[in-house]
Amino acid sequence: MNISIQVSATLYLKDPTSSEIGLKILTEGIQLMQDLGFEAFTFKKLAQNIQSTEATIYRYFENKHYFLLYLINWYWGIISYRLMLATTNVTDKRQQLTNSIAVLTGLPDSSHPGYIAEEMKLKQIVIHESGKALHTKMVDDENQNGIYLNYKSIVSTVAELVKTIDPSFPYPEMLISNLIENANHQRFFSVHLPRLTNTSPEQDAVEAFSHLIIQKVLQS
Amino acid sequence: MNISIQVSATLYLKDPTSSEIGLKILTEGIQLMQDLGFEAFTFKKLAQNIQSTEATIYRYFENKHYFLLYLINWYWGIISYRLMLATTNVTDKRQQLTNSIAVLTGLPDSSHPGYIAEEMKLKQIVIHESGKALHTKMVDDENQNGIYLNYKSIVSTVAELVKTIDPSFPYPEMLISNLIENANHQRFFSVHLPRLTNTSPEQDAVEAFSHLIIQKVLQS
DNA sequence: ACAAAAATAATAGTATTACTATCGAAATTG
DNA sequence: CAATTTCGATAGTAATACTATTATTTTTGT
Repeated sequence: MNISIQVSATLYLKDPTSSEIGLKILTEGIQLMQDLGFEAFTFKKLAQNIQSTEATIYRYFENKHYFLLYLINWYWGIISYRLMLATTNVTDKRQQLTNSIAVLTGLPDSSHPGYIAEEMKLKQIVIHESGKALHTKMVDDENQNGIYLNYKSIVSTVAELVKTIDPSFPYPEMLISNLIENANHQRFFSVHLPRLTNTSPEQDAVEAFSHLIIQKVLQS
Repeated sequence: MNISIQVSATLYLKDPTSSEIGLKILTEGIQLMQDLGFEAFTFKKLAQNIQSTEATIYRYFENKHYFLLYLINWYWGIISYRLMLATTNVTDKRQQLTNSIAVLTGLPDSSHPGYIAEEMKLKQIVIHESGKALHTKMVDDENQNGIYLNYKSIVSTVAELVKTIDPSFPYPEMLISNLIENANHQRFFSVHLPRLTNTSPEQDAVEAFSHLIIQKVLQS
């Protein structure tokens, strides 16, 4: 199912991919998180959905905050894997960057290599909930525990490409983290506050915007 | 105190600027929201801090979610006012845009015209908590109630400038909302996840990055 | 200056959430 | 097949996010 996507072991008490019920917690949990949003999501409701009990879920995850972190980490693991697929055997650095930007800011679809069934739902969760996972008083501790390594390594890898292509550009990490965050923001705006953006669910322009920025900003 | 900063009346039950205790709710509330973060902030704690009771605060604000929305709306009201100050009597459209980008992405300091004491604290709250206010199942209702008008009007005004300067640029609103959101994100990263950015609290590069993007992306 | 109205403080109470604890039954494993 | 882990069922607790009531203080209109 997971094609060995890595999720940091500090995020769970017991590996949810190691048992039937753990996998049910994940798949039903993703669905419920999407349906209810982080605030209204509770382990009690999830337990009812999988015909189990709160106590069982608490044996896998410390609390719903960690459960959300797990899902987000999983998402970035998938993206990391797709980034790798999109750049291996591509010799031109420019093309590697273009492909990377496509993976980071484009919309996934089932034709992409490495596509995983949960990716779409996880992406929605990342768009709607990742701010709540990150902007917490516990960020620094969690960062210390390696919880953001997947994300940081993605930014770092693509920023290195930027540095190779245009060593004079002074803000490579800022550029990449901006494009990643922007993609999620704009897709949220496109649905809920369309006046703030020029993309729509029908005519998605996020990837095109991102390529334009890269093209205008980097000298090759 | 407020220099007539407008905050949407749908955000409060009773205008907190209309009484002593209302003003105390605001000033102490800002402080407590900053100190505790949205999750740990409660009306009970705020009531203790101002030597009053929960019930009194509930007469001013429906709940802490609306209280946060009020603070964020207030912040954008201040920015709106500073935007106006930064562009009136400036004839050159390019210069108007540059000044606007400075207001939107730069750091406020007490020497700026229109500086308000609470601005710095409010900015910190916007950086840390605005995602939690926005990414909610109630966004659409709140948007209907005009709660994001301040923010939308800022993006719209500056996007109009972009359109005047470069009518061929296809994503004016996306560009501006991106630069605004990015400024807050990068400042959060600079403190908590410095590997994701190229700005730091000591050497703030957010405004410079924003000017660079504008300069490279728009043809004049 | 004073009666009427509004605002506040003090207190109590409720439903829900986010857990923790216990314990017997079922499943797994060595 | 005995030992261990896992799970389900149930109970319980502290905190949160409110709502309700009432007595007291403050404000306001005249």
